[in-house]
Amino acid sequence: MKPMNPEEVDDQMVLISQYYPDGIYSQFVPEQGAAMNSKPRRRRKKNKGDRGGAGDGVMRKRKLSEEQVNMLERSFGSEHKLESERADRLAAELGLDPRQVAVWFQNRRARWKSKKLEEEYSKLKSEHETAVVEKCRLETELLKLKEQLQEAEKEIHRLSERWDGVSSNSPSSSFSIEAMDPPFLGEFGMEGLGNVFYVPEAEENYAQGLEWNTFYYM
DNA sequence: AGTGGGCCGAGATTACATCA
DNA sequence: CTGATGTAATCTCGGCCCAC
Repeated sequence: MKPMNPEEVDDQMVLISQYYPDGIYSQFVPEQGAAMNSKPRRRRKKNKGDRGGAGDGVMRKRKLSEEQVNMLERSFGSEHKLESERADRLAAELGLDPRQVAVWFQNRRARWKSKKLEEEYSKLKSEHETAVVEKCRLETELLKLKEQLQEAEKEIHRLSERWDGVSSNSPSSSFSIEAMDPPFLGEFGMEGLGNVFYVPEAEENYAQGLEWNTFYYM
């Protein structure tokens, strides 16, 4: 923001003093006529074509100067809340009405909150997008693992049939599960599955009890 | 305990300024 | 000139505190 030249300052003399009692704004050019002793909290009237102190001759100010805003910003930076003592002190330093300072802080808090909400929204949005990408990745991985699991299941079936065949033909056969090659479970890293899925305790039911896997398919 | 009044802050809105 | 945007000021409402 560039510094205002005198003409700009003049141009910004609008519509405040009429809402406050006389003599509040030491920096204002005194008004001529129209004593304004009424309470400030009244809906402002439209004053089109009445800017810059023309018309009724009332000099009004609206925009705060850069210096005033800077000081208010510094004060806001150190504390968002404004106790009345601080408002009075600031107002005296800035040549403003304490109510003006209070209003500025109110509006500033509103802007701050809205900005904060916007930032939080962006952050959540980006986190959501990251989570969606991760979900896709996990779903793909899950599909792959399911395929591997199905392969393992088929292999187990094959081996159990082979085992049944061998044991019925020759009960004293030296065939052992350890002799099977390759070790099919280890290949899929399934040693720890018992911690994740329910694995039936009874060894003899294991080959026939493979349905437990189907619980996993939803 | 209930009530009325004053004060304060948040949120919504209005009026005006400024700029593209 | 006009629409969009920013900001000072106002309005409304609810919560809190205090005196009665």
